[in-house]
Amino acid sequence: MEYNDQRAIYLQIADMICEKVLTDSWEANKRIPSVRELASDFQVNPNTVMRTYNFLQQEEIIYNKRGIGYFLSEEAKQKTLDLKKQEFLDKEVPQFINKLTMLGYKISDIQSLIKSKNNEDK
Amino acid sequence: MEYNDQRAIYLQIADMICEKVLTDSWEANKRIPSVRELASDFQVNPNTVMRTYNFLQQEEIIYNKRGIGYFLSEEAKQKTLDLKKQEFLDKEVPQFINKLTMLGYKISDIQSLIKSKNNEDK
Amino acid sequence: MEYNDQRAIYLQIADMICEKVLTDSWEANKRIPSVRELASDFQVNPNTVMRTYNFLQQEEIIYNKRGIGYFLSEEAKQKTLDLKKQEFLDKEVPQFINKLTMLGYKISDIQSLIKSKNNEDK
Amino acid sequence: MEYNDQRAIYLQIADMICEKVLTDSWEANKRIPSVRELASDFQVNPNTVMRTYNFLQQEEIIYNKRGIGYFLSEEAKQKTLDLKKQEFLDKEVPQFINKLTMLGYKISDIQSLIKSKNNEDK
DNA sequence: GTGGTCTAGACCACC
DNA sequence: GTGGTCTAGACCACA
Repeated sequence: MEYNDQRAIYLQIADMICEKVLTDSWEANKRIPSVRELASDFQVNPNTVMRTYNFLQQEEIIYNKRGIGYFLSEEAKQKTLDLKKQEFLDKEVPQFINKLTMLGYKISDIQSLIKSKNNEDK
Repeated sequence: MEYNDQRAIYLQIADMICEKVLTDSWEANKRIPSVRELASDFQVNPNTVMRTYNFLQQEEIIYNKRGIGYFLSEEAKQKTLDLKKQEFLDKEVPQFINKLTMLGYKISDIQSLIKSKNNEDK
Repeated sequence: MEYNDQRAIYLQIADMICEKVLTDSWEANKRIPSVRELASDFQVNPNTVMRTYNFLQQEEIIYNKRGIGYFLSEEAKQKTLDLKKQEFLDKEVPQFINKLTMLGYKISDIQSLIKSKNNEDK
Repeated sequence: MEYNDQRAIYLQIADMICEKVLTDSWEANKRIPSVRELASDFQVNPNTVMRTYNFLQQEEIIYNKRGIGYFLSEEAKQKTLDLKKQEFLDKEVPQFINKLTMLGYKISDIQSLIKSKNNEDK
C-alpha cells in the first residue's frame, strides 16, 4: 500500500509553525526552538529542520541571530497569512474546482452547494 | 515525525477503485481482482481488502458471486458518482469554506477568487 | 595555516554560473547541466549543487522542469545583474569604505585616489 | 571543487602580522615569535615563515638580530600602513572600479552608491 | 551552546 | 534518466 501523497516533512514542520503563528501561540520577536531541539522533538534529522527554517526565513516569517537562534519576525503573522493565502489560491482552489467539475457540477453551482449541502440533484 | 493525517487504508483502496470506475478503466459487470490478488498488489492484509469490498458492496458499486469473485454492478459508475458527491458535499465543501473564512475571505469572494487567482487583497 | 575565509562552495558554484550568464556563455531558456553532472564536474556532492540550484531558482535565474532538468529563465541575465548589484552594494561597497577609512583616507578622497593611483600622501 | 583563488600562504601570514601591528597588538621594538614557533602555530613549513619574515624585513617592518630573533622596527606601524596603502591602491581600488563599471555604474556614481545603498536603478 | 555547510548514501516520484 | 527529500554524521565559525 502506498503512502506517498505526502507533503514533504520539512513543509509539514513549516505548517505546524505557521499554525503556531496564526493561533498566536508564538509571539512576534520571540525565540523559537533551536534546530537541534525541534529535530529531537520531531524525531527528525537536524538538516530537515534546517530546510524548514531556511524556507520560513525566505518567507520572512522568521529571522536568525548568529550563534543565538531563530526568532519570529515582526511581521510573522502577516507574512504567514500571505503565504497561506498564496498556497490556497495556487493549489487548493484549483483542486477544489477540478473535483467540482469532475463530479459534474458547474462553477455557478458553488453558491447553492454551499447553502444546501444536502442537494444531490439527479 | 508523525504521518497521522491518513485516511484509513481500506478507504484509500476504495478511492483507487472508484477512480478506475470513474475513468472507465474498469467496465460495468466485469470481474474485478480477487481479494488475495489485490492484497498482494498493495502489500496489505487480505482482511483490509475485504473491508474495502464490503464497503463498496454496501454502496452498490460492486456485487459478489459466491465462489466466483466480485463484479462491478450495472450502475457502478452512477453509484460511485453519488458516493463521491456525498463525500464532497459532506467533507470537502465544508473544509474548503472553513479554510476560506479562516484566511479572511468571505463566501461571496469565491467567484472572484476563482477568476483572478492573483487577487490577495483582503 | 587557515583557509577559512572562504565563500561557501555552493555559492562559489552559483558565482560561476552567474559569470556564464553575464558573459553570455549560456543563453536564456537553455538547459544547464544536471545536478549530478555538475557535481561530478566539480567533484562535489550532488546535494551541494542542489543547494546552488535552489538558491538560483529563488533568485529566478533558473527554473525547473520536473524530470527534465534546470533551465535559464527568460530574465536570467537581468536577474543575475540585480543579484550581483545587490551583493556589491551590501558587501563590497561597505568593505571598501571600511578599508579606505582604516587606511586613513576620507570618503571624499575617492575621486582623487582613482585618478592618481600613485598618490600616497602621508 | 577548486579553492585556487588563494593568496600565497607566506603573504597570508604577513597579513596577519600586519594586522597585529595595525591594531597595536604587537608593539614597536618588541621581539616577535621565532620562525619555528610561528611555523608550528600555523602548521606550515618553517621555510614559509622565513619567506614571510624576509618580505617584512624588506618592507622595513621587522628587523633581525642574529642569534636572538626578529623584532618590530621603530617605524613598523608607519611602514605597515604604507605597505597596505600601496596594496590598496594597486590592487583593490582597480578591482573595485572594474566591478563597478562591469555592473553598469559610472565612477561618478560612487558618492551616491555610498550614501544610498538601496539605489539599484539603471 | 548556536546555526551553516558539506559529504555519502539512500529512496522516491516523475518523465 | 531527471530532481526532491531525508538521514547520519562531520567540521566549522560565531558567541
